[in-house]
Amino acid sequence: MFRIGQLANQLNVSTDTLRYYEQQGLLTASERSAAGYRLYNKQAVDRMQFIIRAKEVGFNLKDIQELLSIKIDKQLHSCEEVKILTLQKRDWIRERIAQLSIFERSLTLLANQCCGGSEPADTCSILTALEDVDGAN
Amino acid sequence: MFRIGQLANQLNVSTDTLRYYEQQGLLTASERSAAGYRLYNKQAVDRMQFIIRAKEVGFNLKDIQELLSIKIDKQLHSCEEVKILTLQKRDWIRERIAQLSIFERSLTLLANQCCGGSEPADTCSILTALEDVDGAN
DNA sequence: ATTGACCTTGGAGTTAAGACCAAGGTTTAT
DNA sequence: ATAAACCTTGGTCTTAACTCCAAGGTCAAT
Repeated sequence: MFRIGQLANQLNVSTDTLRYYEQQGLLTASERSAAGYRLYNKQAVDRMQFIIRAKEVGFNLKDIQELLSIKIDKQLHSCEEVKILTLQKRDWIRERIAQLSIFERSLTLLANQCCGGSEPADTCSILTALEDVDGAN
Repeated sequence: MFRIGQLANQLNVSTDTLRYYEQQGLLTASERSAAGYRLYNKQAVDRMQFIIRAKEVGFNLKDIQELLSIKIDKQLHSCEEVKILTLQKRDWIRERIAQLSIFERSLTLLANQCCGGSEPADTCSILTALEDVDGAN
């Protein structure tokens, strides 16, 4: 049995994070000591590790809630559900990447046009490009 | 001269956004009517358009503040400054893309391993992969 | 003169995922 | 027995970029 600080240390998260996850219904202490201290057993550690790994691959806490509820009652859920969740998340991430790539390209173009010299920015091509109403990309 | 609603309509933003930008020091109404209504002239419209375009290429409001302050006193600033800002932003975006790409790859791998069938998720490979302590990527 | 559309300010709420803080109780080691 | 380290709850604060609301003033048209 671990107290909250020990678990936090072990998993490299803060105690605040653990309490926050409890509040969000992600991870409840398996027990409380006489004094009211949270006590975590091995199962809780595993669960927290699951949460951490899911976060690492890009799931947010809401997604993880869903994954956990499936995980708890595996028989009642299908592989399909899990895969759909995973693919949805991946697609969302792909969209974000696409959007950011557009930004990246625009900024690269702007930077390439700019001399970057130490002269006054009077006619700086970046500034004028941003001014131009007709988007000449 | 436009009132706030007219400008908002014209540029497809909300009046709240315009007031917010004013509060953030990005765009002040060029004048106020007798009744205290904000009035915007052509210059203000241009400035707002600059802001919108800068947002579109990925700058945040803080970046835009900087760009605007350079833009206003072009003589006092160099092309270099503008270019540095642009490149910094681009690099930041590249980092974000790299991070998201890792997520994307992880999720794709997970999804590929999963049969996605309608059978119970008892041994769902995604779930077990997230459980495994040794990250076998 | 009254309706409706517009404007004002100030303030609160939103999302995500915690961080931080205060006042107090508990354990452990010396 | 007392200090240090730990724990509790409940609360506020953070960032970004707005959105929404309330109470009230203004303007144009009927």
